[in-house]
Amino acid sequence: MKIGYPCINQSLDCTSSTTFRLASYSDERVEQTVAANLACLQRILEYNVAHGLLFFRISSGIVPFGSHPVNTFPWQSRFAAEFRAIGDYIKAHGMRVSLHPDQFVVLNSPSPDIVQRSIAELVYQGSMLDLMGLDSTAKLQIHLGGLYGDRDTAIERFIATFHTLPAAVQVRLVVENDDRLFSLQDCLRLHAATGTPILFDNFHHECLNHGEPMAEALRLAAATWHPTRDGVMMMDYSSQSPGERKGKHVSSIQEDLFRGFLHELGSLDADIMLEIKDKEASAHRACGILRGLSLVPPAPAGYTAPTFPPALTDSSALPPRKARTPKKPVAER
DNA sequence: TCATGTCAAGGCGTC
DNA sequence: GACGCCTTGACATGA
Repeated sequence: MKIGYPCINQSLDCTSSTTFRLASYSDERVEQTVAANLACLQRILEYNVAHGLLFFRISSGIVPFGSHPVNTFPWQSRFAAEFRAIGDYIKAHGMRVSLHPDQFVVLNSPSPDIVQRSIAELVYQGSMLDLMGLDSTAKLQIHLGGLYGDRDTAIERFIATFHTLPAAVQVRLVVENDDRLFSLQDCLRLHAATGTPILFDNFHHECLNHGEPMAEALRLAAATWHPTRDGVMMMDYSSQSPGERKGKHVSSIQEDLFRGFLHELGSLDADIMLEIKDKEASAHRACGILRGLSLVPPAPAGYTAPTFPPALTDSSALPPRKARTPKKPVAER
């Protein structure tokens, strides 16, 4: 079992997703930005190894406009050695990585243009994993897409598009149950038609389900992962932020809830991505809980637990945000 | 230097 | 049909 967090490390003074506006595009700027992003990614991975955090979601912004026609810079060849070195580091330390294209990737859109752009984005993100030399257990995580008023047709359109994807993308693709539109049951239908594993999100399942108890849902999702092709089941973990709208992720891990979740998980193995606002701070605490249960290896030699501010369990504990002037209506802009 | 507006990309819900 | 929201950091710009 590996514990991870997505994209951003708040303890380091760098980011692996520096980008820029389309209007200021230049090949030189792409080259400088990718170099800086990859250097930061390497630092984050080294931090993670040093702290026993062996699961990480790589930012999809490593290459600015990676799938946009404006980007004609040959970043694949220019940075081949850097990608390979990062992949070697990941493999040497037994890490697991994933990527999560954002909401603009919609494979079941009725618009052919949107579908083509979505495929281009998946090809771009998958090619980074290919350049790293990582096998098909490194995944591309997406949602099923839009509903468009007809669930059956929406799912069928996804299945039809899936069969047109490059094989290199197909083997990396995993589909996550979401919190509003497509439940675990919808993802199971998709799996039956495509073989795509289900990336189970416990919090989304709490928001949208058909009455399946958590333990049963976990077993259904785990059964969609092929042991050699896909590896250990990946999943997202989060919980409801107290006092906030339904579906809002919590700011910092609630340890009692996490222990309860591990009880539901039982003997199932899973690599768990914490979708929690304070990133590696919660990941450290989750690892501490797992070590107490002997579910993860002991901390590396020389490891000292970082100190973080007290857990923020509700928004009232957050520092007050500076008031911003309300947006003007579009007509006045 | 600081504050604020805005950013490639989609879709749902509300009014 | 228009708009706000999702989620979020940080780039870009103007004061």
